Amino acid sequence: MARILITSAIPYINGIKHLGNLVGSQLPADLYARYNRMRGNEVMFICATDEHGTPAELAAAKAGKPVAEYCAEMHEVQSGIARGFRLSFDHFGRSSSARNHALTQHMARKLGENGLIAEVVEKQVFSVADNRFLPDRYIEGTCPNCGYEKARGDQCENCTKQLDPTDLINPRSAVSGSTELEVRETKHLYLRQRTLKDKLGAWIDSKAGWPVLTTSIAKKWLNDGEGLQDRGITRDLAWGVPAQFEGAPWRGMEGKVFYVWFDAPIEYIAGTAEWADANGLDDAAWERWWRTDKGADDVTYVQFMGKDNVPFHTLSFPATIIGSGEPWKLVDYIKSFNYLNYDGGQFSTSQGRGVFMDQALSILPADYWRWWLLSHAPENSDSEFTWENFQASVNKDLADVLGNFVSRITKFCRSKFGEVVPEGGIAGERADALVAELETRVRAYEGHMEAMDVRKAATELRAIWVAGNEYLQAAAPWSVFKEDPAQAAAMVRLGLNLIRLYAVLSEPFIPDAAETMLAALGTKDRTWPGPIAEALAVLPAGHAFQTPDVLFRKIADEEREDWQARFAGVRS
RNA sequence: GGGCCUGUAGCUCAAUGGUCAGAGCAGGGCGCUCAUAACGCCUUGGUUGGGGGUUCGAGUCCCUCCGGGCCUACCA
Repeated sequence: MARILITSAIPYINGIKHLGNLVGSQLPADLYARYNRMRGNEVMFICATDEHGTPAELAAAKAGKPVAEYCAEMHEVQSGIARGFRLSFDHFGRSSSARNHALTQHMARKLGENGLIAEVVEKQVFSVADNRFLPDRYIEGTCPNCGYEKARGDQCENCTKQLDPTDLINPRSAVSGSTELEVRETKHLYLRQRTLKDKLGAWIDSKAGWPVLTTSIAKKWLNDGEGLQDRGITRDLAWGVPAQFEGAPWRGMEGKVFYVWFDAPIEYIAGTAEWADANGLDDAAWERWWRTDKGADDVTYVQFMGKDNVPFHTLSFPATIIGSGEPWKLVDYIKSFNYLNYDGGQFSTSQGRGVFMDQALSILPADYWRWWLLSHAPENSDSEFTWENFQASVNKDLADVLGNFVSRITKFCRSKFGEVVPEGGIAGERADALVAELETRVRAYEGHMEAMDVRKAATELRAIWVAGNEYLQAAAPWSVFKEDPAQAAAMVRLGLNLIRLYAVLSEPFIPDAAETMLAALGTKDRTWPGPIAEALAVLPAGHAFQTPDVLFRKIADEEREDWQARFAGVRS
């Protein structure tokens, strides 16, 4: 039994995520976690909310709440939505947890002791009215290049020129609009990533099987221009992990916190510790996932994320791990995703464009979304959500191919034999051909799931569903029944067992439907199929079942048009 | 500006340099009647973005041009 550690990039606390965020990290991670559990592997699946940073402080202020309270509330909201999508985290933690505070400070101290932290005094823009230092993007002004009046301090959105905040004409705070800005000196801690460049490069080079998207981004950052740069890991904020603490090998950092991209990945580890705490377990329980000196040497660690997160996971976080000098588990495989676009443009959290997770669940159950998103996952390039495509895929794949298959078998059986697996007869040669086909397809499906080829796995799963309809059509038990009821019984018995097999195979994609199918069949047998002939003999003659309701309803044209109109604008 | 990804049927996507470039959906025809007006079978549809090159052989490798997208270190 393999041990698989899975983490999804942790969603930022500020607001509800859209479907593009979901399909880029949490959902495929869940697919992989569910698959491995079904295969009998020991899985630890960790996610969390990323709670620190300027946007959280500002959002809390806007909501008129203390930031801790705001984050606690938003964590509950995101947690509820995650449950709604059936994201099967073993723990959904918080980067603001006591565990993460302690571990982040521990890592920083180790890095300091190993000479990998530099103290740097730099100049930053301070807003007197806001009483805070402003990140570059929170400074607005007129672009010196093109004259655009709402250019940001990091880049002009209009002419795309890279800017420095001091380049802006008539700079003002994007938070308050105040023009009372000063350049002040402030001291920060830098992670000396340059020192680790060769080690990181060798480590990346050893990962030949990683997606091109992952390694190309990593190598660009490693080698472009002057190569990997040292990185500031602290900020002048109140909300976060304090950078000055007992045992810290530096002084004068009071009132400063670690930057989110230092503490957020550490939350993967801290989140596992939170899991142990929540389950009344000791430290050994989580350390066996993360410490190679305490049992984690046989763990396979896989991370899921959108492409924007790749630099932090290929370089910054590994720099922290390696630089600590302690035997923490490094990631074995990074599965990264491109972006999902929405109807001709980008999903946008800041502009409220697209479909957000809570809205999606208010329209249709999780399985509909899970199936579409996963079967269209942006693995090789950006992909696009359109309502027409969504409607067509859901109706055809889920309602017609799978749902109707379940329906036709169970209803035919009920009318001819009653709600019980019928006995007698031999299914015949067509059944043998079906078994042979499924043998090939199921093994291919396993291969795709293990390789995390999400689209290919979905395509194969659909073909497995289709095979059932093909068999049924060719075998035609409704005709056979007239002359040879016993053979028809054998065919139906096979069909009912196919439903169970489909439930098991489909569980990672559509867990609720899988549950409904198994419940209707009156079985709890979720055994992953070995030889297909055996898997299709699990439900014995005489086993009672109940004909289920419609498994997936179809999306009507009017509904689609209604949703299309409703989500055409921006979220209010 | 630099880097990376991408362009294949009306749509969404496949194809270790090697049969005639394949699937699903949509379209057309036929069959079936168990089923959610479903299912199955057959079928139409391509100058693989343009141009050049390497090769016995190029969707695949190289060059170039055109289009789309992302990243570019203080959004997270």
